[in-house]
Amino acid sequence: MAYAVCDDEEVCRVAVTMHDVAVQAGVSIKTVSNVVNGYPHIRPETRRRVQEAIDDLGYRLNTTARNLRTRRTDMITLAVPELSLPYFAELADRVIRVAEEQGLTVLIEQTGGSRDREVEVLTGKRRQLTDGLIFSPLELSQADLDLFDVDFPLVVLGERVFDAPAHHVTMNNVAAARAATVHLASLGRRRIAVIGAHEGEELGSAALRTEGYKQGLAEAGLPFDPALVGEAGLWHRSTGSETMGRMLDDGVDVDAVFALNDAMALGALHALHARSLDVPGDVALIGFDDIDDVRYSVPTISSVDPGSAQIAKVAVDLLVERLTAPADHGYRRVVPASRVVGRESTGDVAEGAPERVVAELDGGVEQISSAALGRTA
Amino acid sequence: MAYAVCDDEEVCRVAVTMHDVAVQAGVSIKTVSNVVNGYPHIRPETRRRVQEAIDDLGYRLNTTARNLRTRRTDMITLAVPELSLPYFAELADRVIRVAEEQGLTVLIEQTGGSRDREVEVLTGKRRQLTDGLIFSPLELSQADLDLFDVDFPLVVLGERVFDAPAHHVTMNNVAAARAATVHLASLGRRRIAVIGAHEGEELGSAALRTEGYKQGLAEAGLPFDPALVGEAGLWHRSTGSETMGRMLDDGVDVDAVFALNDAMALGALHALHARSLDVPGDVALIGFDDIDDVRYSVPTISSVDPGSAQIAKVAVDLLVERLTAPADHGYRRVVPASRVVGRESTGDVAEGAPERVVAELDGGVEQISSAALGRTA
DNA sequence: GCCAATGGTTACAACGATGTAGAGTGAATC
DNA sequence: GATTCACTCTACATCGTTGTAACCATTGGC
Repeated sequence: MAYAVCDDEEVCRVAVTMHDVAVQAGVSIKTVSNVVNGYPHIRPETRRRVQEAIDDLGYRLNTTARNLRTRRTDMITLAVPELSLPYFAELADRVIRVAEEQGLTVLIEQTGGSRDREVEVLTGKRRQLTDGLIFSPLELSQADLDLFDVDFPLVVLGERVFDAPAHHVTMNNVAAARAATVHLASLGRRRIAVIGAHEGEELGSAALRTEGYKQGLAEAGLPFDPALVGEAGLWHRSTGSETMGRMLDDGVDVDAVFALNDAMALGALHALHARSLDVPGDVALIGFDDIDDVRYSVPTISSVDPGSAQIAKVAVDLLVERLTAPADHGYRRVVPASRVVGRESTGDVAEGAPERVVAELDGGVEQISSAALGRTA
Repeated sequence: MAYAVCDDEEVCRVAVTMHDVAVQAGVSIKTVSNVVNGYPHIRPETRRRVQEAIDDLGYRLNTTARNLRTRRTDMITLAVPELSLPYFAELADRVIRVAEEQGLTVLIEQTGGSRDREVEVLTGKRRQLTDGLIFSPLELSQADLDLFDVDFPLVVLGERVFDAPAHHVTMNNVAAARAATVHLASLGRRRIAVIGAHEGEELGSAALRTEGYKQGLAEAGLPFDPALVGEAGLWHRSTGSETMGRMLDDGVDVDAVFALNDAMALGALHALHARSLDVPGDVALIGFDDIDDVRYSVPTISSVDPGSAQIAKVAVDLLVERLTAPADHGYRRVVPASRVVGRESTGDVAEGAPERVVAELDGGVEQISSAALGRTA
């Protein structure tokens, strides 16, 4: 793309520079720089003159030049699959706010569930636009671990990749999923379906939460029935609806559903409703993520709050730590505390009543040395 | 924020520069630059040597340096109120995708409904990080028109500010709201409430859509009843729920609701459900924006699709036009075609059936000269 | 009354790329 | 055989900052 050329000197006077300010104020360029950057040792009189010149000329610091000189941009990247998934939209919202408080600007990359784009986030052109990266991979996995051995500050989110040489913010997936499942069982449900499983996967939210589901069944003394496992690659409303619908249309006997994320729970609710099944009367429903939607759906949907607010905060904090401190403390894995929140879809609250916390799980911080990786806290 | 200093020459070798590549390849820096930038007149042999050196050294072009030199960043800003509002999350998603196709990177600014932050978007430090701005203001209004007289490429979205010296992408607000209201009336509804009005406002989505609502009532021969107008400042699920709830608790007789956006429609649905009112049995409901949510809610919610996909595409295209061409074509106001989409919440489709378009409205393009501003097309 | 420490300021050289102008080639043109 | 032109490449200045080192006052300590 070629931009237009401007030839009117008067109109297109590119920009006021420090040089212009310096001349006007009768000082050196560096003094202007010092004023702009809040260097303390400046005579008040000088400062005033410079400030006046700045205001007069409408001078604005050229960020690009500063970035070049200082080798920093004060920007960080947040790479997520898709903003149209509410969980990631909320995450992005939070990360932007937290980063802002630290004086950082956030650049968002959408990887759209494409492996190539995820690789590009780690290695591509845009990488160097920012000082660091908060990365929530979806396609990359443990097999790509070496890709994560990068030379810039990196914080990994999610459960696709463990033990990368980077800080990691993750969730209590197995335990929380187990708690959610046990909760459904405690309501007397016996045929608990799971939606969003990924056959054959060993890591990743799907695998871990499915594992928690199985543990939950075991704990409740319920048998595991493969017919109750609904596969869904992408975790959208649409796939949740389709998977749920397929299962119901296949005549599978179901009295509860654990959707591995809330978007699918919303889709499943839709599919149940389309088949005139009552929630929670006929089928109890619980999701995962605790996005804002589930507080307003009809009925409201119970969910696992994995500590989303914490995740954003911690991710930024860890990245800032890497940005400011040498990489000397090894790496940490942080797991926020999570909760199972009961709402109408599990009959935990009366219609129209607010939510109720039905289970709580501690979080923790684990120091990762390159060798053994025992869970602490 | 001060970053860590690195003193290990070996490890922290800052970066390979064109100079290093040039030396290795035995050519001048400029030739390396030419190769990198695809300049055609280079001997194949030279190109090969340079490319080899690039690969050998793992050279990466320094974007910041290039930006400084070329005075461009190939980035654009998208400023929206909040990403956690699904409409804006979807908009951001689309804008990012479209921009990408044009080789542009998008920086998202959240203004969070704060006037100061909106002013900052137009004038603040970050402004110059990008080549242009797509701005969806919420607080700034016609009174701030002079703020929009800026010297960078700008595309304005929404209905807060008209006639700014910039391209404008907006919606068929009045006509679409009118159509939505008329549609509710055509279903036999007589007590049609509106949710999300802004008392005293003359421009803005709220005012325009409320105006359309009134016109719709008039067209249907229904009286306007102030008791049926629900105020709601921010258009969130929560405010929609509260406003709807208040109206019902006040005993207002309602048999249909026009929520001025879908988030509030979802909230209203929640409030109706909490009071055991059936949708559409007792109350018909229609929203505005046609976000993905309303296709999966229970029941599915009818809505006005203002041409969201188009909006993103057109906004980017118009900005690119300003980026590449001199500002010589005056300004245009583009209004995508919009539709009223009927779903379960208005009884337009049977339970479980997909959607049905119940009204269509043409869009159009209007050339804005600085003088008169008559609507064309 | 000399020396050190501090305060206030400046000159100069980077940061890593690209635009411009022009120097060499060699082939085509007259 | 001189002139033109297209191709290939280079030298140098420049984009607008900030880091470094050094300079010239003052000030205070002894």
